[in-house]
Amino acid sequence: MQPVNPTFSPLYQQIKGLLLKSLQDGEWKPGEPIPSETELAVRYGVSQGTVRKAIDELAAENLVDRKQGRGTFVATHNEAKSEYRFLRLAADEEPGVKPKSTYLSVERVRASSQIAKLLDIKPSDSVFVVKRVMRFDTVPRIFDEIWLPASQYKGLTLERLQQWNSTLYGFLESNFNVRMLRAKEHIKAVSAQAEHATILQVETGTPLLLVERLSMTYADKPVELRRGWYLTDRFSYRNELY
Amino acid sequence: MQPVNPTFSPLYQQIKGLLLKSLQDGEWKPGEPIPSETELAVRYGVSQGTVRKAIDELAAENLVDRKQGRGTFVATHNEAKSEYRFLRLAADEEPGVKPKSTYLSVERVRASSQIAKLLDIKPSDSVFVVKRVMRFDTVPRIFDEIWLPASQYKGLTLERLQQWNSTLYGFLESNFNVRMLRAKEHIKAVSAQAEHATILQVETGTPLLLVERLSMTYADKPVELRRGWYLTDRFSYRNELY
DNA sequence: GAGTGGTCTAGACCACCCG
DNA sequence: GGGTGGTCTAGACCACTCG
Repeated sequence: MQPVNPTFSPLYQQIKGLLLKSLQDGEWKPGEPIPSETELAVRYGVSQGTVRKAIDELAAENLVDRKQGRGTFVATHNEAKSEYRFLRLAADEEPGVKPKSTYLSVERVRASSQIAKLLDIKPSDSVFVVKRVMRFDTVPRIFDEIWLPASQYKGLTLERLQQWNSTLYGFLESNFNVRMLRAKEHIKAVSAQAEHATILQVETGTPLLLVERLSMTYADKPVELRRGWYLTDRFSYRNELY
Repeated sequence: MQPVNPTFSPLYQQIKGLLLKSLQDGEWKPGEPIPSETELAVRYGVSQGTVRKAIDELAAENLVDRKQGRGTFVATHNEAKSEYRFLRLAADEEPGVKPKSTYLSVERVRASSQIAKLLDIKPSDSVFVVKRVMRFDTVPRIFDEIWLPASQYKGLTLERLQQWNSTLYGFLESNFNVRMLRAKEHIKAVSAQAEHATILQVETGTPLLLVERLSMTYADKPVELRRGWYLTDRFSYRNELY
């Protein structure tokens, strides 16, 4: 038998799409609860089990956070649980040590063709370039250079960043309504150049991890590019394979 | 209300446990189908939906492979789909290039205290040390040093490895009935020492990615430790964050 | 056509959280 | 106690694969 309907799409996927749209449109804000499963089932005219399966997938992608007995909440970078969700560097001995960020500068420049291509913007578009250092136990271990398309972050300044006392993604979420949902990283080993050696307080030529990250929001739209130079003596980048 | 049953465990989790046991005991072999959902439902005296949820989790962990219309199969490293499941190095330009392994040596030695600790064996136990090179488009890019607890890989020799023409994990699965299910990696940047520089055909001091991997089988039992030195000019280690 | 996994429903009940 | 998510069931039907 040939498939009866070659463009078949399960109901729960369509519901997931509707939920995604509401999330993207800001109908429910980060940290807030979304309507209950029974309520959504009525709204969309499907059974509760179907809504449930749609939410299951959103929860698996960390877009939403289920709490038994309380409800389902829009995921946010502004809570302890997901504070360092995207940070993979940890101490070999005491993996608990948490970093502190210091913002060095914010510049507004035109995107290079390379950066523009990755961020899917025009080379003539301007971007903010943020530089910062992350220290673990007062030792500088990460130097980040972060490109943010200016059009989405109007009014970003060094002062505002310096006043913020939580994570960058929490800042961007609260101030510019941009939520980082997933990211791709490309990792290489490089030798420390003069600038990075100075900031990380090591000799020129010290091997560093170069982590290039492209972060995306809804619909896989890229909204941040960053290059991070990691000092990996006594620390390492963690990953799990399945 | 206090919880009625403080050690509550869902039925489907218990079913999952039973399925895991059957997998571990080899009741169903890699590549073979497990019984159908309805059959398992009868066997365990639960509904098909409950079996389904258990299998859902096994599938999410890549222990099992669902194929609509055909059945559910025990995952294997010996098929194209999961051939390079654990390999994260890819070319920046043409990510499709696949590697070829050359085995250099197999030695049987006593585990150092450090290696023993990671593999959860006694320092007096012996381990095989396998060395190999992986080439992408004839260029050597990875040098691996692999420790395997001898007790689980009796009869491993260089010749047998050299005759095998697929992946190492496929070899270990087929010949020693050891299946790698998940692994943890710790990644650092280091300078190439003389041995690694020679093998990878670069200058001493070239920055390399050092990837330390601990692989586990059922019940999270460690069954392989490896250190890989990766050459990352024009290639990079890929990762996705959620 | 028979068998398998995949979807959808309706309803019951449980565990958990909060006021 | 009332609401939320989590579990479990039974049954119907759909999409896919294979002989």
